[in-house]
Parts: sequence; structure tokens; C-alpha cells
Amino acid sequence: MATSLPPLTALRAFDAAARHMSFAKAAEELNVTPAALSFQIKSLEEHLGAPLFRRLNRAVELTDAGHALAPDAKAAFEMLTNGWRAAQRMQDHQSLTVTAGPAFTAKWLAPRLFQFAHEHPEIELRFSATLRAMDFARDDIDVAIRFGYGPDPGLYSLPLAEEWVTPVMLPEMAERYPTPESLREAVLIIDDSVAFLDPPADWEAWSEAMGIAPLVPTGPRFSQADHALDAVLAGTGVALGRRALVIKDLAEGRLVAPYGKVLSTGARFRFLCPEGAETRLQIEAFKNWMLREIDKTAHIAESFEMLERPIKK
Amino acid sequence: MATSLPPLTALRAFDAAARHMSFAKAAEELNVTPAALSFQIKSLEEHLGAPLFRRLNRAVELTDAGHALAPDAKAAFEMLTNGWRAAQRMQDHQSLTVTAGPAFTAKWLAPRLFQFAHEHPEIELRFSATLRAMDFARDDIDVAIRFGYGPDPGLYSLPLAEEWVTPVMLPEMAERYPTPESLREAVLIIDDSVAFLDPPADWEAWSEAMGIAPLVPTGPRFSQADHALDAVLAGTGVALGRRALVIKDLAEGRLVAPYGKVLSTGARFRFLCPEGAETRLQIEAFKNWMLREIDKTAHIAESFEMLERPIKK
DNA sequence: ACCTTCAGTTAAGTTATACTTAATCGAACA
DNA sequence: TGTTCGATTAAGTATAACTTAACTGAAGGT
Repeated sequence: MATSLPPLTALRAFDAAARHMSFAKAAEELNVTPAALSFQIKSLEEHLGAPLFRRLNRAVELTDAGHALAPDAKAAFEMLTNGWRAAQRMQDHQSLTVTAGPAFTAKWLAPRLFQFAHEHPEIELRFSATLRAMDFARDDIDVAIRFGYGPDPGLYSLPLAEEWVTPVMLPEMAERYPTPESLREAVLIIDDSVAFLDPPADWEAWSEAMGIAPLVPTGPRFSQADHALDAVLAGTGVALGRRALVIKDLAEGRLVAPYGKVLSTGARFRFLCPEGAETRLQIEAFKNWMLREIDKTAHIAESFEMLERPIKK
Repeated sequence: MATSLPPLTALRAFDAAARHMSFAKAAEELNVTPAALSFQIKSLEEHLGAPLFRRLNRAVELTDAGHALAPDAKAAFEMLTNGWRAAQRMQDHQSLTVTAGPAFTAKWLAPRLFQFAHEHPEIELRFSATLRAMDFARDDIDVAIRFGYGPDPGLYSLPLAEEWVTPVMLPEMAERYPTPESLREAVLIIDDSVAFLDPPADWEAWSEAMGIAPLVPTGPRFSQADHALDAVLAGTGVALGRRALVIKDLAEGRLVAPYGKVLSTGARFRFLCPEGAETRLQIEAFKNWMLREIDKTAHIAESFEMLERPIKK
């Protein structure tokens, strides 16, 4: 059986026709006349030796052979489009699109952005603050920052600093709650965005690691960490803050972490991009800038003591 | 950014060149002159606005853009080839290639084959007795018979009769082992091909379901069920036989299942083919024939009593 | 029943693409 | 130093792809 491929333009015509289930619409998509498309399909059917469409009154439907071919054709042309877009994006060293969760965007990226823009005025930055699964090719994404455990198969993945949590509050609150025990009097804010962690990194886990009776949070709940931290900044209460999200506020005195003891989450933010793309100029620049920015606050992180997790029975 | 695809023949030329890492070999593969191929690559690079290959002394290597495009191009053209082959195979109603495991091939298909050939002399049958993962398009497989739990995503999947196991032996042995307890004196053959089942369907599980002390098999082990059953037929001992593999020997008196109690495995043989292919003439004929053949021995299977699995603590 | 519209087809002619041949280039290898 | 190998270029040709324009046949409206 001769397995060599038929003319590719005919296959593309078939793909469009099968997707639209209409020759006319397919012709429109490909910017050709219906006549040309009809001819292409006919030629493809001649190559195959069997019809691919059944011509009905004023519609077409796929034959068995057509059904066998259509899904693969669709997927194949989508893949070609994706690859082509990726290749096109490769030569663009001017723009950089980054996607990150809302918390990281608000608490890490946003406060430092002007710094990056200053260092690399030639790079046009775009942001997409969403947590939904990313498709680098489809959504024109260059870099993704994601929090969790990994691994990240098929991607270039650079784990950033390890994330821990520790109670953070306004400086003026610190004297009111001089000890961890005194937090029983405080409004303890709940950040549900870390609820997926296993082992957990919530108030109960932190107090257990501190060796005190469990702190039971009674304050408001937030589904996004940045909202929880905004509540802290507004003086509402005390929250468990993740390293990346609070370190700048700690460095600049807007928040304090008075107990000096932090609980590891095991999870990290990772810098993700398509494999091979990590060498593109603007991506490498962004990556190095992030690492330098993290380094700037490393001394603060190192001043904290990492708590041991008690062994669970 | 104009995302429309470049000329497809150029993309195919690029794919071949990227796979061979040589324009000359790519040209050979596509049955064109090196000049034509060189021109195609050049035109593709013009469309992209950047080189895809770096021309070295007497070799070529991919640029970043080329690296971004090559894997997708390769996968896409493989997919098109697969789809095209599937469409070609659709119109072939004469031949039928079936793959099944060695046990099913030896103990179910082989003894019944002449029957199918008799009913459908026009269909040319081919067999491939292997358990390795099948690729319908790549290996020209039409139908696969597989044992296990499913599901079978993306395939037409028809579960056949439920598989149970029960001790089988030569008729003349049955009087020597009149009760399940008496099997302690017998050579109990081990069939490792069902070791993957969960819950298990081995001697221990069967005796437990029978409510007797565990039977500990001491006989030979076989990795394939047909070899275990051949050992039974040779008078070596007693084995736990799967329904599909022993029912014909039971029906024709070569083996007996004297205790009349069978243990369900929860797993089944399934009739698998690419979605949509189940309506092809020869595939439907084969499917219906299998169902009829199974029906012929259904009365025997129904004469057995299904054991309850004891609830595990 | 009539005309109109719509979706696809067919035929003829044109344009653009893909290909070949043949000559050229440059580096590696003997 | 000449030879060979792999890629390139130029010129010319074949053919694939497309357009225009006329046609078919069924649906739908009045």
C-alpha cells in the first residue's frame, strides 16, 4: 500500500472542509474560491481511491474514510500552526509575555516591574494574571510563573527560592502580640490559596511546628493570597505569608515577621518556558533579573529559622 | 503577527531536512533534487524572516527558530501519515489484521479460525500474537483483543464476556480430586499472566472464596496462560483456567471443571478498534462472529456458580 | 408552479509554484 | 593540490493551484 502523502494543499482543504462541514466556508477560510476547494477535495479523493465526503442536498457529511482522516488532519494542522508560531516568536527579542497567578503578580512582579523596565527599556512586557493551565503556543505566552511542586514535563523549569510561611503583621501590631501564644488574641486571617499543599502550611501546621497548642484561625478567609496580605496591610489582622509574597514588605518595613520562625511548604515558584526558549535574549534577561531580585532579599530570608515539621503518628 | 501557515511543501521539506539533518538526504526522501529542497528551505526562511538552519562547513544545524519548529513539524507530518493510512485502510474490505495476546491466540482464536475462514472466505486474515502496546495506524492493525480492565480511551471498545477462573484438569484426574480440599494433594500450576489482577484471581483467592484453607500452589509456574493450560492438557496437574481460554476444551470434554464454582476476575477481554472502524465490513463480520462464538459456549459458562469474594478486612 | 437562493460542480484559461538541469561555491579530505 | 561532498544559484519548464464563468439540483418562499 503506497503510504506516501497526498498533496498537502489538498489535505489542508480537506481539514478546513471537515472542520466547517461546508466547502463554501472552508474556501472562505483559505481565501480561495469554492471551485478551487471542490477541485482539491476531488483530487484528494482520487488519490485515496474513495470518497471522503458524501454530497447531500445542500450539505456534506464525512464518509468512513473521511472520519478516519479528519481528526488526525485537524490535530496535525493545529500542531503545524503552533510550531510555526513558536518559530515566529523565537525571532522576536523585543516583547515578553509573562503569566503568573494573581498573588505573585500583585505582590512580587508589580512592585519590582519598574526596575526591570528600567534595566531593559528595549523589552516590551505584557502580563497575564491567571492560574489557568497555560498553552505557550496558543496564548503567545513566553514565560509562566507557577506555584506548586512540579515536575514540569516537557518544559524548561527553574525552581526559585523555597517557599515557607510565617505570621506577618503591621509593625505596630507586633508589640501587641509579643509571643506566638499571644496570637490567640489576634485576628488570624486564612489564606485558602495554599490549601492544596500537602503537608499543609496553615495555622495549625505552623503552631504545631512551633510546639504550641493549635492556633485556630477565626478571621476572614481569602481565596487569593494577595487579598489576605492586603487585609494584613489594612490592619485587619495577622496572616501566614509566603516568602515570595511578603519579603519585599518585610524588607521595607511595611510588615514584620516577629517570631523569626518559618515553616517550609516544600513547594516552590518555578520559572517555566518552552524547552529551548530559555536562551532567548529577553527570556534570559527576565530570568536573570528575577534571580537577582530574589538574591537581594536573601539575607532577610536567611535571618529566619526554619522549623522542623513534627513527625506525624 | 501573521499566523497563517507558510507553504506546506516547504514545511514538509523542512521536516525532512530537520529529521535527517541533511538537505541531500531530505531531498532523496522526498524524491526531489537537492536544489529544489534548498529552494524550499530558503522560501520558508523568507516567510519566517529568520534562518531555520545554520549552514556549516559540510553540515547544517538548526537555529533556535528551527528547534522550535522541528518537533511540531515532525509530529504533525507523522500524524498526517497515520490519518492518511487509516483512511486508506478504510476502503479495504478484504483483509483484516488482528492482534491478540499469545494465550488468546492459541486457546481461543486458533481453534476457531477455520470456522471464520469458512464463513468469510473473501476476508484475508492476518494475525499478530503480541501483547506490546499497539499502534493501529503504524502497524496496520485493524482489531486488537486485550485482557484487562479498560477503559480504552479514544478507541471503539466492546467488552466481551466476563472472565472468571476455575480449576481445570483432565477428565481422568477429576475422580482423584473429588473435592476442592483434595487439591492439596494435586500439582497446582501457577499462571503468572493474571498476576497483575487486583483483586487477585490466584489459587489463594479461589480457595478463600470457596471457604477452605488457602491452597498453596507448589507446581510449575508459567508466564503465559496457554503454556499453563498445555501443561494441564499434558497431565501435569491442575490450573486455574480463564473462561475464554478453557471453555472450548470444557465444551468438548478435553478438560473438566469439576467443582462448578468460578471466581470473577473483574477483568474482561475487549474487542478494540479505532473509533469509526467498527462499521467496516470485515471488522463488523469478525466482531459478530466472535460474539456468536462466545454465545455458543454461554450455556456452559452459565452452568457454573459465581463465587462471592469475601469482604477483606 | 414559479422564481430565487444556496452549495457544490465542471470546464477553460491563467498564474504561481515546484521542480529539473547545469553550473558554481567552499570547505574537508586524501 | 586536486577531488569530493553538500549546499547554492540561475534559467528554464512542467504542473499544480487558482480564478472566472457557466451549470446543476435541491430548498424555500411567495
